[in-house]
Amino acid sequence: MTGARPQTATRDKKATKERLLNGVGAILSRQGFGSLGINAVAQEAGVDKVLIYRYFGGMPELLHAFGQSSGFWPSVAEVIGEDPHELMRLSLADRWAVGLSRYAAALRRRPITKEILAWEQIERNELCEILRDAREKWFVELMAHFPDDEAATDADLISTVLLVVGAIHYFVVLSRLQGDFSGVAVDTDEGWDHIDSVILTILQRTFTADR
Amino acid sequence: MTGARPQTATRDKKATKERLLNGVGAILSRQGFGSLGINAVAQEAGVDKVLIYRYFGGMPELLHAFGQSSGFWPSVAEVIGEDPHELMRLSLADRWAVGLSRYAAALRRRPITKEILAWEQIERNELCEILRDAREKWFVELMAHFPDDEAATDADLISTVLLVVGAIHYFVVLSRLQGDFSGVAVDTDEGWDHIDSVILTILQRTFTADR
DNA sequence: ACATTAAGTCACCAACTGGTGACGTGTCAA
DNA sequence: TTGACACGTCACCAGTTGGTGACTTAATGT
Repeated sequence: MTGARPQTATRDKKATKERLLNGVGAILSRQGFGSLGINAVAQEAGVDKVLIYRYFGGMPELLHAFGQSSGFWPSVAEVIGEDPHELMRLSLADRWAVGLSRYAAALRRRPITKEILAWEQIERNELCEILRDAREKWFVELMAHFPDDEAATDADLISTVLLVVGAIHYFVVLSRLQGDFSGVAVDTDEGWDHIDSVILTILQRTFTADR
Repeated sequence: MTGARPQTATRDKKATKERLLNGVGAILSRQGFGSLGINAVAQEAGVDKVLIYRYFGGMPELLHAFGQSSGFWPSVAEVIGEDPHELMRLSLADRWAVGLSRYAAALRRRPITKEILAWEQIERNELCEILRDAREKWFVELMAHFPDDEAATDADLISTVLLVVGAIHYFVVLSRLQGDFSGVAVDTDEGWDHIDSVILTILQRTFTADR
C-alpha cells in the first residue's frame, strides 16, 4: 500500500465543464442564489474550484455560460399553446388572459427561473442581465403573436399587460417563501386559478372598444 | 505622554441603544439589507459589537426593536388624505385609484421600507414578519375606510386591489436597481404618473355594477 | 472612602469567502 | 522512449463574518 490514491478523476474537460454548469442549476434550485458561490458550485460539482477559473475565468463568466443553456425561460410556444389559431379566435382580452395564465404556470414550474426572477430584484449580474434580455426579446416576440389590434381597445394595452406581469412576478417570487399575500394564496393551484380569474375579469373589462 | 487614551466614550446606555437602532436604518437605506450584519451595524453606530449582544441579545432582537420604531410604514392617513370626506364623494374605483396612487408614492419616498419590501421576497426574519403583520393590519384598517359597498361592483374587490398592490410592490422594489420594466419607467415621477393612470383605467372599468 | 455594578474596550476564536501558486499525473505526438 | 501539455489535486493566502471572555473605567449607593 503506497496509499493516497488520487483516484484518477475522469480527466475530461468537457464533462467537467458540464458538471460545473449543472452545479449552478442544482444550487439555484435547491439552496437559492444566496448560496451560489465559487466554493459551493465546486463542491456541488465535485470538482476543484480552481477549474472554474481555468475553464470559465470566474463566476461572472460561469453564470454567463449558464445563461446560454436553454429551458430556464419559457418558450413563446409554451404560452401560445399548440394551436395558435385557436387562440386567435378569442377576443383580445381572452387571448391575453389565457396567455398570461399559461405564462404564470410556466414560471411556477421552473424553480431556477423563479430564483433568478427574485435575484433580479436584489442584484445586478451576468445572469440577471441575460434573463432580462431574454425576457424583453421574448415579450416583443410574444406581442407579434398577440397583435395590438387598434380597433380592439382604446386602453393602453402594453402597460396594462406589463402591470399584470409585474403582479405575477411578485406573486411567483413571493411563493418561494410565503404561502399567501394578505389572504391571496400564491402557492397552490387553486390559489392561482383564482388569480387567473381575477386577471381575466380585469382584462375583459379593460379591453373594450365600445365606449 | 502616556498615550492610548480610551476617550471616555459617552457611557450612556440609552443613547448607545439608539445609536445602534439608527445604525440599522442607516445601513438599510444606504447599503441595503445585504450589508446588514453585526459588524456593519456596530461600525456604523461607532460602538463595539459586543454591546449589541448585551443590550439586545443579538441581531434578531435588534431587528425586532428596530421594527417597533415608527415611520417606516405609511399611516392610513397618508393614503386617506387630509379630508376623508372628499375621498368618500368619489366612486369606488376613483377612491381606490387615488388611494393606491398615494400608497405607491408613500412607499417610493421610504428607502428603508423599499428595502424591507425587497428583503421580504428573499428571506424570512424578525423584521420582515413585523413589516408583514403591520401591512396586513394596515390593510384591514384601510378597508374600513374604503367600504366594500356590495352594490358598487360585482367584481372581486379585494383580490383585484391586492393584485394591483402586488404590481406596485414589484415596481417599487425593482426601481432600486432598474430604471424600467420592459419600457415602463419605474424610477421617475412621470413613469409613476403613467402607472397611476393605467391603474385608474383598470379600476374604473373593473368596478362597475351596471352589468 | 470604598465596594459594587454597569458601560465600554480589546483581543481573540472558528468558520467561511474568493483567489492563487506549486505540484502531480495521465495522454498524445514527435 | 521521451518530452510537452492539459487535467486535476492540494495547500495556502488574506479578508470577512458572527460570537465570546477578560479586561478597564466611570457612576452609584452606603
